[in-house]
Amino acid sequence: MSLPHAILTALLEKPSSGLELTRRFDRSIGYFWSATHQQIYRELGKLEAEGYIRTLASEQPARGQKKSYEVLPAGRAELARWSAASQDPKPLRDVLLLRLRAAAVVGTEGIEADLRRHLELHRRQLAEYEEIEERDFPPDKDSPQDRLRHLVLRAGIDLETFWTRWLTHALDEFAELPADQSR
Amino acid sequence: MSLPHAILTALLEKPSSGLELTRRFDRSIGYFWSATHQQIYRELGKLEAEGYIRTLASEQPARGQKKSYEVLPAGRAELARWSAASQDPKPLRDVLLLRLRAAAVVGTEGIEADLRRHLELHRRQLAEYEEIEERDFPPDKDSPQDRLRHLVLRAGIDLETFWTRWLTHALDEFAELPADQSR
DNA sequence: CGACTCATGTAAGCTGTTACATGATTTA
DNA sequence: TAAATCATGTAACAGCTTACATGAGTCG
Repeated sequence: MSLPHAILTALLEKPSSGLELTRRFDRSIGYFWSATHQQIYRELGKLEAEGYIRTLASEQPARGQKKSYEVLPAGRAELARWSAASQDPKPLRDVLLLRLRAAAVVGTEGIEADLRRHLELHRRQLAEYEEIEERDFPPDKDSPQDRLRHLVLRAGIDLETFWTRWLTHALDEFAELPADQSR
Repeated sequence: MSLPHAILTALLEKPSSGLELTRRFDRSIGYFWSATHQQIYRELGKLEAEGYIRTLASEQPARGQKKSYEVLPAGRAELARWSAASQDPKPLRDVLLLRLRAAAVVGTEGIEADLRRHLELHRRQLAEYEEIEERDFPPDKDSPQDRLRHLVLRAGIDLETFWTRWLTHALDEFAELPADQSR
């Protein structure tokens, strides 16, 4: 039940159309909550039906016509409620770790190359986050809102740092492993 | 498409019934791939239909009767194939980060208590992992299989360490924030 | 025999993914 | 005017979650 609230947040930051939201999800918010345009359109319809958002004044209700939404007071209230409400952290769910566990049983052949590929991907993501940090959060220029957003970005940076370190360590371990231990 | 492979891995480690699998998912494998008993039963049915597993000799096909499964060669082959096949990492998806982003817009009131609660939960999980490490992975007693499993556990430990550190940092930031910045 | 636990399962609903459809606007 | 792109959607399906159903064995 988080996608509607992700959309409300994005719309509060700036009223947008469905496609604009999709683009913004590909950039900032999507870094920790991704969504496709189909999800977004479906959710926009629901949010409007529930009275949390409405289309902006200049309404053209035709298909293929741009339609922008803004958040209504009820939507803002719902977002505030949700943001403050206690929620349990979701248990970890990671395919790569599962694959390593499987490799411990059926053999490690072939998995090392993908570890390298993941390492490269995480390095790239880390570099991207660090660019954003440099661009958007110069030292000593922080409003309270900036500090919160910086905090969120920090989580992203630290997570990517963790993955690059762990993958490097994993590849070191593989180098020491006996050549073929696929049973 | 990872749950069937998680089950194959668990069954290779030890043939089990549905409920035994559920218990083991609550413990070891579930630490990075959780599943409910409904998911597991459904998947066991599919895996059997596909010829990847079969019920053990002592078959009692009645409802309410225990039914244990073992992996067939085709199942092992499929697991090896899947484990080696390249897969992209999934983008990060974290509700707490999303809530902080929302809080940057609608105000931080109420969220701090939940940050504290999360910190406590992650500390507990970290302690649990460290106990397992001490118990199952004594220094210098490692088969190649143990090294892989240890590597996976290490990821869990490092991730929990990241969260405890980041949450501590976040709470520090909150302490410095102006009292009520709801808007 | 009543309550509880073990064990397997069904059903409904929601979220996310993939593929496709359709109208409007721009551009070569 | 044909093709490409912008923009909004529909449909079908797979996976996960939650609630409930049912039978078998165990214990007081």
